[in-house]
Amino acid sequence: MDESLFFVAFMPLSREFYARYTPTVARELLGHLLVRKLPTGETLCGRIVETEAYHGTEDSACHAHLGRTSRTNIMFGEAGYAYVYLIYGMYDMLNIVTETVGFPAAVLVRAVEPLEGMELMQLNRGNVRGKNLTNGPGKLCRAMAITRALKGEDMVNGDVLWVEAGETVPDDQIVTAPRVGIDYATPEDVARPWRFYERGNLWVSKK
DNA sequence: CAGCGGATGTGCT
DNA sequence: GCACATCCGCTGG
Repeated sequence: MDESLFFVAFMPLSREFYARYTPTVARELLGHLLVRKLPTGETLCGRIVETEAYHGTEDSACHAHLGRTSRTNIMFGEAGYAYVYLIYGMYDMLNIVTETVGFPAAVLVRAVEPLEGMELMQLNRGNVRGKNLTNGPGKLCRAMAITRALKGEDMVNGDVLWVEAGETVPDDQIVTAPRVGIDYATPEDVARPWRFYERGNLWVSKK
């Protein structure tokens, strides 16, 4: 008997879902299910509980702030593709491209609540247990085997990495806050309320 | 518990 | 050369 919790139909969020105003996409991603299918056939799944919006060249916290480069080119492209990059020499960060072609923006997935494949996630994390498994953007990528090799992956049509339609989190259960770790940005951009998380959820990275 | 510094590779944020 | 959308282990209270 399969004891996995993940039995919903294969129904990835659509291109149209991602091709909207980035803070709206970030907010509405809460509650949906990040799915990683491994070459071995194993499936890892986590419920998205924390996100951040990075929105256009006017946003000094956005990697595309200074324009198109080889790294940020993908943010200028079609919505629904994975933008994964390396930070601090050792951690991968998963973003999903948003908005329309020519407008660089993406949503950073900052935390998930593990639903399926927890044993493998623990192995990937060096047998870390409890909330530390996936309560941060670097942690969840390591747990779910998401690396820069997945940069450019189509999260709408592909079968390697996608977001499955789950249950929407009601507005009164969503906390809106400034983004974290962007001290290099201008004060007004640091202050923007573009971080979203589920109120009281154990797996959120920071209160 | 908090505060700090080191790890480590890439793009110029 | 240095900053970086982080994490972890160590220190002191």
